[in-house]
Amino acid sequence: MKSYGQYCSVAKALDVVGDRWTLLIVRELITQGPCRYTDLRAGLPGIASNLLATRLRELEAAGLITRTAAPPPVATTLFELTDRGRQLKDVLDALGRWGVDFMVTADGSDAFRSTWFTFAAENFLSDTDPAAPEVTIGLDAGDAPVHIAVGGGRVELRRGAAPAPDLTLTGEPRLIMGVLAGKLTLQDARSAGLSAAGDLTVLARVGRV
Amino acid sequence: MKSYGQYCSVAKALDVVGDRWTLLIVRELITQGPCRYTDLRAGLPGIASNLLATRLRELEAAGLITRTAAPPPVATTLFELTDRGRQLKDVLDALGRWGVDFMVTADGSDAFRSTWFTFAAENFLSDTDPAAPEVTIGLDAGDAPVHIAVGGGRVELRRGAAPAPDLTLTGEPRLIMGVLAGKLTLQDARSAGLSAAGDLTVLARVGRV
DNA sequence: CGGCATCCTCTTTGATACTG
DNA sequence: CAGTATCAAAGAGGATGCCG
Repeated sequence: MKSYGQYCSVAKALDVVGDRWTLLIVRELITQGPCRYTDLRAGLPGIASNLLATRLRELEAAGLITRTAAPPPVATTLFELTDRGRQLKDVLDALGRWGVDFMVTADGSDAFRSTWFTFAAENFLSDTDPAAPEVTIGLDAGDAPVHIAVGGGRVELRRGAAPAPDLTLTGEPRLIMGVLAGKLTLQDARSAGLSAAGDLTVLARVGRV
Repeated sequence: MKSYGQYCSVAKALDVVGDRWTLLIVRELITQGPCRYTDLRAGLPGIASNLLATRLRELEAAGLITRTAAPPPVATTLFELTDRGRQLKDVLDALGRWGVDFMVTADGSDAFRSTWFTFAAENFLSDTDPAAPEVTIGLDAGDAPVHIAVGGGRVELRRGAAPAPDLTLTGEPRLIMGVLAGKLTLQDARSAGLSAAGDLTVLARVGRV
């Protein structure tokens, strides 16, 4: 990217991460951990292959990611965030919180990966009863399952199916999002195709920030 | 901007503010308040005029700014952030904090406006003695003067010269930044051309976050 | 003067195909 | 698997002109 040429910390930050796709690559590496090239492509539907290669080179040159040749049996290149790269989580959190409103009103034509719930869920949900025992809500939106762990005042999205979820929401991403965001009643979501199995009262445990 | 087409709050946010120059326009409106077209151009050196006009239209369509015809004697169009637009301050804060490191190492060829110190100063300085009386540090980097007000646990950058600054730093932006960031000793900065007039002990009042 | 629109060039991105 | 190569399309940058 051409530098803005401005002595301003915001402009300097955007000089490095303001390019198209760059912050979404960081999003993948933050939510997924070290990734292969192929993993990144899968998590970034729409990106052109040459552009991904270019961005990875730029991110490496900027010191935000490292490229390591994993030993057998993996035998592949792994892209991983440096500490400096991981510090961008605060930026993604801020963007994720600001962007939540757009998710509720989005139409159904978007691509979806379950890990993308991370920045929405962790930034606008909160544990309304930190002293109560931890509860988990399993989410299944057709993609790989994830679950939300709520407890100790923290809300965290984790990969994989919950071992013993208190509640499981199955259905389209928009319905799950609508219910979690409190923009959709459970009734409405159910009649639109969402299925909710388990203890429905745990929904009250996650309040909007 | 072409939408990423991803059902992710980060991607949705970037669909709206991910375009080149967009967040810097928001920066100007946050640090300066309502601006005329000409004010924006002055605060965004390097932007093409047609591009600014395009971005302003997009921001208005997205509901982040409003355009109001100011009555005489001003008799001009004023661009102003909506609440939704102002909520982007958190994003700019996060970017500003992340980008501070780049300012210390930047070369001297960048454009500079004193209000650009805002996101650097407010995000990496802190009031180390909240109970002590407020102190102000005047900054004069050749541009319009600004001053940092430190007190009550808060650090704020304000426009204009301080009425009675406890300390005044005059010199190149990088020298002022280096001293505030603690990356440059006052001696080194002075021999590089910085002048510091007043009570030097107030520098200890602003610690790095 | 303030707020653009036009025209032109150059760079970046996108889509797809191909390769060690 | 991890990229290049190629080419078309879109966007950005810069100069200038227009109109109240």
